[in-house]
Amino acid sequence: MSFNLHEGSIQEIANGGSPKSPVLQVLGIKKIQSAGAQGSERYRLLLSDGKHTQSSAMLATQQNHLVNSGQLQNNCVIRLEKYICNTIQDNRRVLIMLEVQVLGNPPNKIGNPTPVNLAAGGNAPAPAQNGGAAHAVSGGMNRPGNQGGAARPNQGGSGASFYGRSNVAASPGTPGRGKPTPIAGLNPYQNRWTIRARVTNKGTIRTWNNARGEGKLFSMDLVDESGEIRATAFNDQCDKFYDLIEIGKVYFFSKGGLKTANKKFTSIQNDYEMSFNNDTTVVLCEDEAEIPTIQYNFVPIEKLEDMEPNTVIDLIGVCKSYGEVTTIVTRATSKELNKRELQIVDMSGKQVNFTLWGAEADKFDGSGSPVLAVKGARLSDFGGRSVGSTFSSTLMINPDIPEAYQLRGWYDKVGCNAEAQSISTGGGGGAGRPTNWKSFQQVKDEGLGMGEKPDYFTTKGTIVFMKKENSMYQACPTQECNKKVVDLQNGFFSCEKCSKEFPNFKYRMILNANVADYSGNQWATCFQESAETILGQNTEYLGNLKDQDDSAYDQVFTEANFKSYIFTMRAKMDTYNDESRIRCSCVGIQPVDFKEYSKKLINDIRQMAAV
DNA sequence: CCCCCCCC
Repeated sequence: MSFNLHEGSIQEIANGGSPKSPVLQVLGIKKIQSAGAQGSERYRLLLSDGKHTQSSAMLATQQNHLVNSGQLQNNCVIRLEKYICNTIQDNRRVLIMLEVQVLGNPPNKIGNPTPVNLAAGGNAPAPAQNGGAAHAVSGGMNRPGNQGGAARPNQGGSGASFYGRSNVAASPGTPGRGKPTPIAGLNPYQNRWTIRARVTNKGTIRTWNNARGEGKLFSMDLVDESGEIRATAFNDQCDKFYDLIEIGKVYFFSKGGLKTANKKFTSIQNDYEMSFNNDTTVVLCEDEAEIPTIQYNFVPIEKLEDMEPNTVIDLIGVCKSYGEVTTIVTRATSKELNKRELQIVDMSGKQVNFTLWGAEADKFDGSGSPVLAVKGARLSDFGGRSVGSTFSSTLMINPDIPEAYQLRGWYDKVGCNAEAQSISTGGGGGAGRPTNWKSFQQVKDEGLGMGEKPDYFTTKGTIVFMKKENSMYQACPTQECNKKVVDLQNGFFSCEKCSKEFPNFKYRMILNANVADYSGNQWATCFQESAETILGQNTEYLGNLKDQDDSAYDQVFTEANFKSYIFTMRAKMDTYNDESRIRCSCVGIQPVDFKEYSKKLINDIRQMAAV
């Protein structure tokens, strides 16, 4: 197979032209890793048209997968379907490869290309003031036909309305005059530029007050065909632009500071971040169909296990199950905060716990197993690995993207019937789905609870006996304190912990129950909530019953016996009178969901059959 | 110039 490279196209591009879909050969691929930042890799390519080479070609980050997957390698012949040419200082032109089709991989270099000579053309235009003589990107206001390689309709500032400074329309580099610079071409060494970008996320206004001063700000994520960037408006700019900027809309952004991005806080694929300054203008662009929406770099759930905790990632998966909203109190500010735990699965067959916070937790509806896509989620090492949304995450339910449709199809056919393997262990117990299934015999055989830290396991068990005596105690009536009180026999009860005497007490439960599963049985300590579940009554009612109607109280225990539940237990070694044994306390108890449990059993059988 | 990201 032979390839016809489009000889002369590289010179044409160097001269400011935009040949349509040039066929070129890749003679080199160099990975540029910036500032130790993870996930911000970029590839610089050496391109040849058989006659000339062009060394300053950058692959748009959305195309990185072509290199990472091995599809695009040295000597590959490609068709450059979409590209942008951006002039930087010294008239040097940087080619950004937006869309690449790999045509084949011949064994050798074709022809004897030499580096393209910028001066040789003699007719290289002076760089446009906005730094982007980007024929390929825009027909521009003064260029009715789109002769560029990138097949995009005319756009420019049609229908644009102006915000920001009143003289904005007259200043250079605005939509009326220039052509947008691609986001991928932004750098700190140029300050006269205009980008045309969609706002894919916008944060709330936050204030800060630290050693370096105080102020307020809001941040946003911007996307165009070439890439994405995070931008922040501080103080005056914060006030000026906050209301004007709307998520989903496209704007021309002109001028602003660029500094190295700190990847610790974002999954945005750009080495730089933009901050608005006094010269920044923002102009709405109503002709926006060609500007892409949010860009993702999804990490499969199985890969999360190998990643560093606290990395900011993009995650997509099906919400297989979800918990109720619960309230926690933050340690730092003692504020109440709602949260909700979701179990997310993907086609890697793995599952991870995902935490939603605040309003996102309140309004989440997990019915129908929706696909959840999150940009900028934070990986945590809690319970092995888990993921949570942050202040700057973008959450999408059933987004209109191919990955979501693929997941939907997979889940409805396969995923819904399979038991996914969770990379998040129960950790605190009842929170997540039970995953570490162990029979009581396995607990013994495998020595669970023998280590420094307790082990958690889940089994389906049946209550076979309960110690009725001492299952209730008189506790301090204070809300937070559950300490056992001493009956002073004078109508008062003394709490050691609170150093106080009370005229009353509240009942609390510690129920010792013997639980049997198919392999054996085990004594387990069941505290308040799990004891209430087992006995089917609340503690206050039971306490009164115990005091007033002993036979009715007995009856509650009789009826509670021989009922089955899914128990999550905490196992820990305990030494008493020189005798060591495993103690179990119940940290989670759920009714048996027979459909769900059957799935687990079927899966177990499959695994046995496979051996 | 922020960067808080919570709880088990």
